[in-house]
Amino acid sequence: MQNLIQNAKEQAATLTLAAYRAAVAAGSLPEAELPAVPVEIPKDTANGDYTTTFALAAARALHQPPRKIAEALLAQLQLTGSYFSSAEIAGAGFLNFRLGDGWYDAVLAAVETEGDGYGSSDALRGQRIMVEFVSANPTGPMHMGNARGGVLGDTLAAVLAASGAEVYREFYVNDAGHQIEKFAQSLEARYLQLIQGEENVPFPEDGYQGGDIRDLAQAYYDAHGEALMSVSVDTRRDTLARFGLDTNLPKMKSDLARYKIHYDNWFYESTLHEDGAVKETAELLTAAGYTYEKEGALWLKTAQIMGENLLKAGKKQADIDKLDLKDDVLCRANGFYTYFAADIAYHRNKFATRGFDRVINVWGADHHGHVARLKGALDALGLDGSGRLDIVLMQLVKLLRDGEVVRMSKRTGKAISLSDLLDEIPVDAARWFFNSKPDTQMDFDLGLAVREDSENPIYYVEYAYARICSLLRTLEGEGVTPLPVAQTDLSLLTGETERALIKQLATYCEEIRLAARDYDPSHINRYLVELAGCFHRFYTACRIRGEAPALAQARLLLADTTRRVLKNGLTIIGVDAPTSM
RNA sequence: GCGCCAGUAGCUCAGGUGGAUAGAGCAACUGCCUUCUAAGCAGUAGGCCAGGGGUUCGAAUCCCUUCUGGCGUACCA
Repeated sequence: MQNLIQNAKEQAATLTLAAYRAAVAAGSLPEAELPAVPVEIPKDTANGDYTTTFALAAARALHQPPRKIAEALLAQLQLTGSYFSSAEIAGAGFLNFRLGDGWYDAVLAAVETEGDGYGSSDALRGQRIMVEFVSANPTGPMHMGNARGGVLGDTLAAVLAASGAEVYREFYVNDAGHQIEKFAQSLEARYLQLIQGEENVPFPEDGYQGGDIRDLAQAYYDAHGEALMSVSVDTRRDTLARFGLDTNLPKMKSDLARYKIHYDNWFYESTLHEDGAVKETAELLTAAGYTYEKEGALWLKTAQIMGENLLKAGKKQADIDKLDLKDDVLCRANGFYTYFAADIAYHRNKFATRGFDRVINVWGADHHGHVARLKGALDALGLDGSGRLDIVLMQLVKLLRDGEVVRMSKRTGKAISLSDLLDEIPVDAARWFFNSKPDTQMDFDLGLAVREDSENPIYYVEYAYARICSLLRTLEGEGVTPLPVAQTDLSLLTGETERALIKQLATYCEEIRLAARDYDPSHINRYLVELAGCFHRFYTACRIRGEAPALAQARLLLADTTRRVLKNGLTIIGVDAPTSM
């Protein structure tokens, strides 16, 4: 709950502002409209633990050189009772603060008090958020690209939950529409080929060519023989499609479970057609005046809606005209609703029917053209898609093996599936590597991920954890265990590596906050590497065994606290913390 | 053509919303284990932040423009 980084920043700002008021009262600075007080953490601790550029930013308004303003502020600065022990002026007019002992003690106390919950906050309390991710087509095995979206969605959900939101993970099953039709026809063709011979049954031109379709047809044939030869075409296709989905979906669930991903719900697109939600949604859009009929089809006035949104966002009409926005079909002349129509209905269900406050979808970058349309359609329904629907677009993954681009699995000759991937590399390596900034294209090197050496950053982090566990075991064997903060003399932890480590422990809360804010859980990975680094440096510089008891206890507590935070961080990204390596 | 995302060390990437001398890890080189795990630590070297203009006290970061790569621009999902 306590974010000591934020607390210190806010305090530095408050103190600076108070100093300014005091300076005005004393007549050393003029009264003026002022900018907010920016507080940052300098890269180099030689420049203090916290710094404000207030004097630089206010120079113009106050008509005085920054250094002179800083001097007037410093003269009025009251640090008594604050986290800070001293302040000084440096450079062009930076006002630098240095933390006192109390702050460091508070960090260790916060971790002790909050335990597993350390890093969590209530920033999003009361918000119901759905994260929909992967939602891979159920007509075939999940491919590699789903690996990135899986980690991203699952970890983002964890980060939002740690921020206090009520999070719901959902998988949208596209079990209706054109794709399924194609799936059914492909299965039917393979099934008939089994019975009548491959050369006697034509395969649909745009059918699914994959070997998994043959496998499914074979499996059905093995179980039920020629049962489908005596039924209608529709029944045959429906039966085969149902059989295919019933086979594929459990496999998808188990592959995802192996990847440590579990959903709260698998939502079937077909239910939206069956219960009339799609039709109803189209009717609502029509009633609101956002549709028209042309060439027998029902169209959504996407161009108009999106244009209005862009205008509202401050874009110029001339620029909008250049975009050449197009309308979209909701219902084809043949009476079938498009995927887009179903998707609008699905999102209406998320907001209006199930009452989520916010919905986040993790999509591949190839879907980005769909984002503004869907948001606009929801806006047209009065559901504020622009404000409440967030799409995380992730760039695609280029798979490499030792520097060479890999497109196909060597073993199966097909596109690399998620389970192929997990056969080749450990789950934790996959979860670690795929948790990277969503909007950069990513190279994933299979060779690197399996390497169990220092080239693999995951080991750097895990090693820090294992080292601490080993240390705790060794000392416990000698009768030394960490004592509560209240019984430990933390004032002994004044070394450079010790203080750097404590500061890094405090940063964890900040990283969760930023990960939730940016929808980028890879903040946690980078944080953990740094935390591990701080620990390794501390471990090298500071011994515990053989030191005076009070010092040993203080350092042991610091190590144990680090262990706890490493564990919390690894848990959030779904990576195991090994107690020995 | 238009739109979206990217371009930072040899490689993989940070750079918290405009701040002080641009940072890690790996790879290369040099040191450090009879003492809590050397999967570690310390150090050296490596950069026209894709190029060019602007905005201001101050730009890798904001604006314009060019170049390069990826993706999109369906009555597919």
